[in-house]
Amino acid sequence: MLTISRLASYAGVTVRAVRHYHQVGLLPEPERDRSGYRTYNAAAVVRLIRIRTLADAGVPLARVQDLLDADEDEFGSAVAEIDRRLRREIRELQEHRRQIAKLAAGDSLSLPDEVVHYLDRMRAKGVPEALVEGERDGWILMAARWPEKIPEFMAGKLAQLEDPRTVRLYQLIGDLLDNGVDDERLNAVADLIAEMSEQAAQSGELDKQHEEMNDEGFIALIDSFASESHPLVERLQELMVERGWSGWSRMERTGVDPRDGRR
Amino acid sequence: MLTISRLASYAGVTVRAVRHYHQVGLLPEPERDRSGYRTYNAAAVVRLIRIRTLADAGVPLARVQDLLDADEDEFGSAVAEIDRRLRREIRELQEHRRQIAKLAAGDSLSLPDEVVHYLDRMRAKGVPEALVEGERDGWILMAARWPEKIPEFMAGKLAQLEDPRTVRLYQLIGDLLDNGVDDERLNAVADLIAEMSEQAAQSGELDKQHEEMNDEGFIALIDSFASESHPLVERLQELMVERGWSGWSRMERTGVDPRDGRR
DNA sequence: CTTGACCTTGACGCAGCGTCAGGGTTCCAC
DNA sequence: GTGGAACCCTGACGCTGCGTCAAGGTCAAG
Repeated sequence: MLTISRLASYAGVTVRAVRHYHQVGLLPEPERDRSGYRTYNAAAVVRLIRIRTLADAGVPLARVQDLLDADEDEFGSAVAEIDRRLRREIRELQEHRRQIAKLAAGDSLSLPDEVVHYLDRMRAKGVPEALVEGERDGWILMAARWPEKIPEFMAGKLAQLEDPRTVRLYQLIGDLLDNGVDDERLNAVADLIAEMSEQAAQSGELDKQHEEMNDEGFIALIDSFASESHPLVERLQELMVERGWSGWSRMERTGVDPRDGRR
Repeated sequence: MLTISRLASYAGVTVRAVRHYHQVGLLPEPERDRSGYRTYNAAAVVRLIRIRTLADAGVPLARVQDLLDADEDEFGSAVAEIDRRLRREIRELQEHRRQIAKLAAGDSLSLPDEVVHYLDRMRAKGVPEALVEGERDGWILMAARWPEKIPEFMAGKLAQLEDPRTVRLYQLIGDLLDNGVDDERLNAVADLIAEMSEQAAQSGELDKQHEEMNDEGFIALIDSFASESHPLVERLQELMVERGWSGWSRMERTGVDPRDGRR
């Protein structure tokens, strides 16, 4: 007769595991000796080894019982199902590996490739890092809301980056961030934004943006995100209102609904 | 300002997950409105998306915090470590797949290939299935105790199976199991076992067994397993004692230690 | 008689939430 | 203003397969 620890060691499992199998009814509770110790026989070893064999093959304990007394057909289909589960889990883990490999590559934390490329272009153009990070966070939000439109958005942004005024705008703002805010340069920035907005309105660009980014609440969220990020942005938004423009990530003439020209 | 469900839907997670992240300190608790509702801003969306990005890549929540504010080097080495873990888990699952594939093949439940082959040979020789199953369970135990010696054991058993008396012995026992026990045939079986044991002793086979299966307690366990499996085996063991033999899976002259010829 | 190695039951811990239960709140329609 | 639907809140258990104390009783050796 065996004690629980000898049983466990013959089967290559821990004592705790054996007691667990008792608890879940996988292994029947054996007789006890006069001091309450469990006493096992060889049949228990065989059963325990069978349990471990299945468990080691990835069979959930809840299914081990069924499998142990399944006929050949049931066993076969059960095994096939377990194999499907294992394959799925392997696929998921491999997908995880791909994901973290991308993360290791850098900025791509939560960002589609197009955005990463755009941010790299910004840096190449000499846009200050603080602004790039602001853009990045904004695009994390955009990509969460309109993942399928990101390539189109990015194409537009890349084109915009070819306009020297865009780069100058970023550099002016970066300068304000670094060297403190003064009204003169602030107004110059606001004028520049107004000029570019005007042009975007003329070209129909703003209308297109309104169509594509058709979620007032979400746009408001992003704009608030921008203004919360730095008081400078809040000041600029006020100056823009003076110039007849509201909004930030999607500019809009004050008091005028761009879709029909009326209030 | 966002409610928890809008925050969750922007980030593509469940409300419960958001609350969980609050609980484990991954996402700071935001302000509450006057009725106690949590009110989020866009920064929370960004943070939440970042958390999910890492979690989706298989990063344990407990490490997400560190990774979010790690510098490039730390991030790289952390990612490398996580990738190692993922690879290990994939390997383990693939090992599981191999295991259950073997299980699907049949008898191999907990048995080394050599034993499976031996059992197949037994069946081919016409040994009754009940006896084959008895052998199988016995060898499950043996393989657990002496996995490295199984090839050697099986070579011996295969050779033994070529002796026509061995096959006849199994068939006689099978006959007794099927048609009920009578003393005459029982004695014939015992005589046969005695004869073969005698020969094994002469050839030094028994001494070799004693060397290789050097664990009295374990042998006693297996023998008790045999005798518990059917009263017939118990009767036979008694008859063998009358003929000067004790044991079962490893025969031994009564009262004589085979290692030195003395008591 | 004392160790040290076993044995017993009971209960918490882990990872990442899902899923009630048992409430309050907000908002919209009638 | 009054339902009802759709939210929000906290608290707590459940799942998987044991690991790991805690607080005792038992057994074998020296």
